[in-house]
Amino acid sequence: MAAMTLQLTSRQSNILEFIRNRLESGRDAPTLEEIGHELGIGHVSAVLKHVRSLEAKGRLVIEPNRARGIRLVRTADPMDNDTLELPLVGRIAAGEPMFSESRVERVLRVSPWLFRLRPDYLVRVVGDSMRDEGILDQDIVGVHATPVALHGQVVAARLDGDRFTIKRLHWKGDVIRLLPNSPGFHPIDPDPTEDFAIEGLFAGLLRGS
Amino acid sequence: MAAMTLQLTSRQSNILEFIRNRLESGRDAPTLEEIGHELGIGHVSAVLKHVRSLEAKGRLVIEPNRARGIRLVRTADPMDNDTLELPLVGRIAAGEPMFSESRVERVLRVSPWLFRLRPDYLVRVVGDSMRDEGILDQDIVGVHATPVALHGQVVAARLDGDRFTIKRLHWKGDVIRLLPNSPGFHPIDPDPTEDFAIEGLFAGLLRGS
DNA sequence: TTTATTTTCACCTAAAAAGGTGAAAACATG
DNA sequence: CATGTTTTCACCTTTTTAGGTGAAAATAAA
Repeated sequence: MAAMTLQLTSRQSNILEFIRNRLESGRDAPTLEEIGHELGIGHVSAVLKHVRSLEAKGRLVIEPNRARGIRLVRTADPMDNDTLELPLVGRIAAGEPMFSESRVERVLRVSPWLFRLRPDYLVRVVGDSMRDEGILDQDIVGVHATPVALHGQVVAARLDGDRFTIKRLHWKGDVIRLLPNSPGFHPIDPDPTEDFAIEGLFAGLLRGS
Repeated sequence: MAAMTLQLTSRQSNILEFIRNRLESGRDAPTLEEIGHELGIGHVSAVLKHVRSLEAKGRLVIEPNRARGIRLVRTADPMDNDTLELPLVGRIAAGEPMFSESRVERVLRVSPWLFRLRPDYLVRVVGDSMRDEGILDQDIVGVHATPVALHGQVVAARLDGDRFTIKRLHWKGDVIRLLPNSPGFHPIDPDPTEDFAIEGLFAGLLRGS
């Protein structure tokens, strides 16, 4: 069995892009000849092979023997088009403003549909203290910046000004100080031993390997 | 004169990522042999060709005859030019060559630097059998398509044609065991006569929230 | 200086991607 | 039905990708 990649070649993405534009502007799907003419391919037979590849990769469906019978498997969601650019922030020095240039290690681009709660930035997790939540050492977590959190939510917090922690918020035991700016949120007793500030809510996780 | 695509192949992208990680962690650039060993390429000559391709595509420079003489080229725009488009595939149909029946539900765009091993497609995890590996129900895992896996690696495998699982692989002589690595789940001993196929290696994880 | 590491080369194989020719089949519509 | 459009097919070529063998050249180290 051929271990085919689902990755599109550049020719294939160009063709898919052309078809997508056609369909999104309300017109019928293009014929093989039209695709070939647009992309500078001189024979429909070559175009057909590309389109068949795209079908094999699950991106479109060909209605057999039907003129202009190409349909996309999934009409592009507006969400699919734009890309979120999330800064991966490194060490936090005490007192520094949150997004000073020096802190941004890299920028990760990712489709926004992945997240229910939109992250504002990414932090790399150090340590296995959140293993029970499926968050491992070296994972990258997305943080939705907000000082307000509810009991039971997973929050990104800063300890002693420079260490990031991911913790599940508990009203009693463990931890923690919560700064309740909104009515209906109960304050949490601060832990006197640690300087603890909530940076935001856990909004997603990315693991490299 | 052929119009070369500038777009990296899967192999090239992996190699570039490996080199980049090496250099960014402060160490010297890898030798050809080291690259080959990491990626499972058995001869430096094959590696050299990939590296030459990357040079032709402007991603790195080779200092001639110098050991560990690979230098990365900083691209003009700080943003990574290339964004990976990873299809999230739905159910895997029984028996068939994998992609003829697969449905691409959505396409996720993500920066390639996130992954050590480049995923070819994404699958949503059902069930908590890999909880100890930090893989939870409804997580999205990246799969690097390859039929070859080593003892101890986390693989995406297909049992009976249609049951898709993420498990840690254990060879015991000839016997293959798939260990769920969570208490309460039993190891799977696939019948060698029945359809058992390794789809690929675990290459990353994405969690929405 | 000898030895071991590492790069580089010439020369192979095989598969996938890209393109093409020419004709047959299917369809749409006057 | 006849005709033009469009899809589909069987059979070609070429380039790129991916891998390999075995040896020579260049370099680094002992």
